[in-house]
Amino acid sequence: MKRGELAASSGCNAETIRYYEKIGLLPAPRRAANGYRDYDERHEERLHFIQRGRELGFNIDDLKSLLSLVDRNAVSCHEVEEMAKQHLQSVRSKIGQLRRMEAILAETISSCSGEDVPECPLIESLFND
Amino acid sequence: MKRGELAASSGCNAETIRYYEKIGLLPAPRRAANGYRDYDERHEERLHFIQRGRELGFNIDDLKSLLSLVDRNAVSCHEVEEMAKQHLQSVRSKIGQLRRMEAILAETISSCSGEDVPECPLIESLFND
DNA sequence: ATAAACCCTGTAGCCAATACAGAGTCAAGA
DNA sequence: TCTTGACTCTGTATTGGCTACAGGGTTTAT
Repeated sequence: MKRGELAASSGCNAETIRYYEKIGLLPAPRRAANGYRDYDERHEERLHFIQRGRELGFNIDDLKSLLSLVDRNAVSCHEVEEMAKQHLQSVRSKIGQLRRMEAILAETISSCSGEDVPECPLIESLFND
Repeated sequence: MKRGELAASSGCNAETIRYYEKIGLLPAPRRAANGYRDYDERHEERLHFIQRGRELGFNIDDLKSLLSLVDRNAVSCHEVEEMAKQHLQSVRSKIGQLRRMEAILAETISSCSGEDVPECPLIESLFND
């Protein structure tokens, strides 16, 4: 399986696949006679793991840790749970931040006259406080 | 007012102030005889505006637009409202994404045994689907 | 007088990709 | 057979929003 084929089947950008290899997240595949990368299903699975993890907001280092547990065949549910809990906490704190932003924006917008006047409550609110 | 003083009074990192000047967000202040930057209250206000805007998640280009409206003394409430609405929409979509992440993480964690077993539902769920 | 704490400039690094330049390779059609 | 286009290879640059550092000059406090 060539890089472009893996990209197409996974939906991952072809350059990103090369990047994951460079940073040691996806193992380097064997090369065909012409020098082209030749991937197998194990790469496909692993890339899928990475993509799912990224979608859930795990960063590259998190995923390296998780994958090294998998590779060492030493997945301890407890260890993984701990990482996931910490990550969940940071996701929740981001949600909290965004909700505060949302409230302020929504409130400020609702106080807009919607007309072409130069007194704008949003601008004011950014200058004041 | 020297750069370090502005940094202290605003809570902004001193290097960041220099960066905002470099990218044209904060106007270059006049220089004292020794070459040191010399800020006044207008810089202080403007930096405050920038900080509030960044806290609300506006990006640098948004803030440049908003500040250019202010500078041209041509703030039209309507224009600003439009930008804010678009931004609010993107904030809400980020919240939606994070809430989906939160739900999946929470659910997966709750299915953890919490023990030192090698079957980890989180790892499984990243591999499968 | 001297040491610490500031200020100046330019530059490099961070994350997680993405894009591009310049070269090689391969498959299909004229 | 020749050529065209689509792929692949490598290395490097760019993005956004900073932050940090090196190597110098200046000011302030002791």
